[in-house]
Amino acid sequence: MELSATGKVVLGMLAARPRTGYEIKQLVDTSARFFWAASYGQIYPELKRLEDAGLITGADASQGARQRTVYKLTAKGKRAAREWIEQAPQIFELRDEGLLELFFAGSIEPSRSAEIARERAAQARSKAGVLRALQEQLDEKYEGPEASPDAGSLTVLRYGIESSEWAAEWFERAAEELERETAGGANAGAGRSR
Amino acid sequence: MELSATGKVVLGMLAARPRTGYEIKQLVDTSARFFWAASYGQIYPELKRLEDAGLITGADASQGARQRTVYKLTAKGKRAAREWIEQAPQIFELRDEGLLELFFAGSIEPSRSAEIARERAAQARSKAGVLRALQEQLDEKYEGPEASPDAGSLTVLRYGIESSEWAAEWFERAAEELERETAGGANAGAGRSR
DNA sequence: ATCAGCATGTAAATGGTTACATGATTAT
DNA sequence: ATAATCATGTAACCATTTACATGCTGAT
Repeated sequence: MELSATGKVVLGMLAARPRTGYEIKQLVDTSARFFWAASYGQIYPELKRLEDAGLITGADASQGARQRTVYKLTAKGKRAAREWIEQAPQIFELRDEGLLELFFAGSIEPSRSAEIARERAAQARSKAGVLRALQEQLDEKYEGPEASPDAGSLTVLRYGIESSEWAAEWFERAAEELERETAGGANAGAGRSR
Repeated sequence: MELSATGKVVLGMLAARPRTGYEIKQLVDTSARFFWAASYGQIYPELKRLEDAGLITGADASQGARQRTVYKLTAKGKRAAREWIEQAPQIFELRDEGLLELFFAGSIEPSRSAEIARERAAQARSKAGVLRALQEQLDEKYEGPEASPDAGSLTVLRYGIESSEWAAEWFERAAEELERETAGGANAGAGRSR
């Protein structure tokens, strides 16, 4: 049984407790969206596939006439989740259009490189802000003795915040350097042509 | 004329100088692959599309019987590239299966969280190594007065190296913290159930 | 002669987003 | 009454990967 990436997300979300497809989508949007996204068009079909494969079961939990299905892991599903976590020879892909832009700026419009770096810095800072707000929200919510989110997901959130802050500072410095190079008329750094 | 992400990569690669589809693929693999990937199945059809749209032109450059087409930007293509660089209200998506794993580890197999963080650290370190090797290669290649790669792409490479190194250290520290929490029998940190 | 690397492409499958369609319930 | 939110789903489209198919050229 090969688990797709979306399958992993769904299984992972159900590992903490049973949920509806709608709840999974909300959770992805409010907690995993900075490193993973998923749309309804993926989640609902995936729930069906996982149920057919016997990894989850759905129970009707309609409220009056409003249809509602709550899914939970089966024993087989729990095993599948544990297997995923145990092996995981993860190949990981990064796709970042901002870096793409900076990468090519030099050969398309060199004078804008610094500006683009500065935009990246602003973006990283705003991302850090959003994530910090999210963290504060969680802190408030789980102040008491209630079960808080697990250590792993809090770690990921902290990583998001701190790496964004680091990136903001880095790009700010890079922008300054690029500015000096571009402003300095001729070749400030290594031999540049054009 | 909406430029697809692959279209941007191709246009960007041709902005520096004319190239064949094969060369574009090699370049993507050796320079952009840590933040953007592209396969032949995307590149060749995209070259056709861009030519049909009048942004690039291909000239036959066969070597004997070996078919070969070198593409370059047209005036319109240069304009399109500049426009892309100028506006760019980039939405950027990150997809990182490693973070996904760590995120869910707590509710699936809490005892493995630290280990996963350690794996992430090792991975980041190895990525930094690969990129550093790439940078040294570039340094050697462009020691003389020849035109070196532009400042933007070098900046991106440095970002790749330094952010990977930062991430390696971060995850190493996170692993230690997670270890302490898990090892400490009961609730070391905030109220955890289960 | 053989193999690595250059070079171009296509087909099928998979993965993912967007937009649409539908309707119930709850808060204002 | 009306709007926001809960809830489920599908269809069309776009993006991407993988595997295949073909053949030349240059080095050993």
